Amino acid sequence: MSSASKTLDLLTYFTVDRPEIGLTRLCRLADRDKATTYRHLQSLEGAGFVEQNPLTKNYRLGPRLLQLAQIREVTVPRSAGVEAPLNVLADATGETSHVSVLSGQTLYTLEAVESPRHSIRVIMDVDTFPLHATSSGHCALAFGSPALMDVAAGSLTAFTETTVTDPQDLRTRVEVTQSSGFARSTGSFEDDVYSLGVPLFDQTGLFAGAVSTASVASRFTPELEQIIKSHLIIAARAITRNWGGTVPASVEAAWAATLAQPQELEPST
Amino acid sequence: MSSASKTLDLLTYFTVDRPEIGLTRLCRLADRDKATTYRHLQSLEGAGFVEQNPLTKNYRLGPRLLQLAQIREVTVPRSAGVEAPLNVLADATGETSHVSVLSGQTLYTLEAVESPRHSIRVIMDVDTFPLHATSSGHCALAFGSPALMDVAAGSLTAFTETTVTDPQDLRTRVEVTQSSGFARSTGSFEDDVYSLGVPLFDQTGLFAGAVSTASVASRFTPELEQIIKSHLIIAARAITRNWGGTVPASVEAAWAATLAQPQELEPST
DNA sequence: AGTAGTGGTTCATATTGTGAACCCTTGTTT
DNA sequence: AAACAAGGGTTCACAATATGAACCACTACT
Repeated sequence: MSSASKTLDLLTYFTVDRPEIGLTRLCRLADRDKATTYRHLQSLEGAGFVEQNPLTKNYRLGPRLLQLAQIREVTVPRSAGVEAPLNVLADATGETSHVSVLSGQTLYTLEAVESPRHSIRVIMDVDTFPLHATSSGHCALAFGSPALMDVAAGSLTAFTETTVTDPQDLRTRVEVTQSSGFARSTGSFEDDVYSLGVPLFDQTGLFAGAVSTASVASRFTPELEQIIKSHLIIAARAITRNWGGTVPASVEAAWAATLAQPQELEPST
Repeated sequence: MSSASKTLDLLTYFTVDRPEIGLTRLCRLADRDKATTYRHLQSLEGAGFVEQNPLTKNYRLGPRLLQLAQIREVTVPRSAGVEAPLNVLADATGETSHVSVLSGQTLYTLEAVESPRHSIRVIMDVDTFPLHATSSGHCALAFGSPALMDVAAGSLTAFTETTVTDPQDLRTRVEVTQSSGFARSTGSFEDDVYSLGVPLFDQTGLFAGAVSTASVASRFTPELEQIIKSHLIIAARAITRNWGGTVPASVEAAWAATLAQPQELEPST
């Protein structure tokens, strides 16, 4: 491991719960020598990545990060971090995949890719997603601001025969999404389109969008569903990471629990 | 220079005007060997501080910065970066010094410190500053959003006999502040209180607040004014830096020009 | 006065970083 | 199509740099 990597690694120990760390404490956390850690901190401080609280002598993240983050934010569009994972998802599942972002109270399409594997496939031709009728929408309701539920409940347009139009029914389904980590739509927006989606998060730690797949209903077997789910998780982690966020532990746990379920049918060791 | 410092130094070459840099180009910019630079970039990429544009192979700032900046922002209050420079300012000038921050269309006191040097001194007992009558306010008008001028022009309360109450007069004075880099108030808010102020900027690159001194009028000699001005600049640079900003070149130039003026009376080489 | 905690420093040791020269790929010129 | 240039990435002998045990200085508590 290079010295530079070790130096940068020190920054991982600063979190919102532990914003200031003393030299000795950081040594223990990183399991490194004091002299080494001190020199590394000097380098970081010189570059403005950490600064020392003049009172406590503890170290904390420095102002330089604000500058660089600003440049990144202004400079790299959200879509840049979406393309690669979305292609992988479409490739691995063979299904049309897309990412939507929440802006205000609306979910907009950020990017969509179709897999060429099947000649019959779902074409994405919408650019905003109704919250109550799509898997991305359900992700927003389940993991976004509670205020979104009021917005959704206010316009329960029936797109198909299976569209959820009862507020209480919607609430129940959103609860399932919360506890499973996956949103599921079986023809509720367009007939014969089954969709699975998972939430995305950005650097604020809040819900920022969703990634989902849309399959033609006739192809949607339990086996495919398993494959899609596992690849949705991979995509969600990658995109969330690229947006400066981390997948909340509760969501990771929900995913793990959901994916473990089918295996329970097999005899365990 | 440590390897870690050299590695971190690479990040300085990324700006809003130059968001993506190729390996060879970065070598030329940093004047370093290609292999070295490549390894440094690998370290940075491993930590998420840079990422590679998969199409162009150019490097750009990475998502990790967003996370860390978020932690810094949530964790370190603005006031933390103000205390030390403000104490230095009060110490060096012997005058009451304070920092105000712009929130919406209002300037609030963030922190004030009195110098114990003189027994007669200005006590700061306000917590919002009228834009038209204080040096901090003039900084906001000169370097903040143009919309502030409309707000200010809408309530030109006369606090003293010298308070500017004519909109056109105010505009002229703000122009002087813009071109000199310094705001000056001679008893316009409180009688016998002369004040000098300079603008502060944050990571967005916009006006974020002001740092200023308040002197009793009888003490305010041209010599003191020079001393205050030079120390205001030092404080403004330090605070701006700590807020993740940089002093705009135009402001730096204005300061340099203003400070150079008295020397012009001396014969030049 | 003693103890245990902190941040910071030293110096011999050896791990690590370094850069000239290399390869490979792509796109352009002749 | 052959030659060329320019970019990213890699190699390996060499040397600079990082490392950590032991150290100092300071503070707070016993």
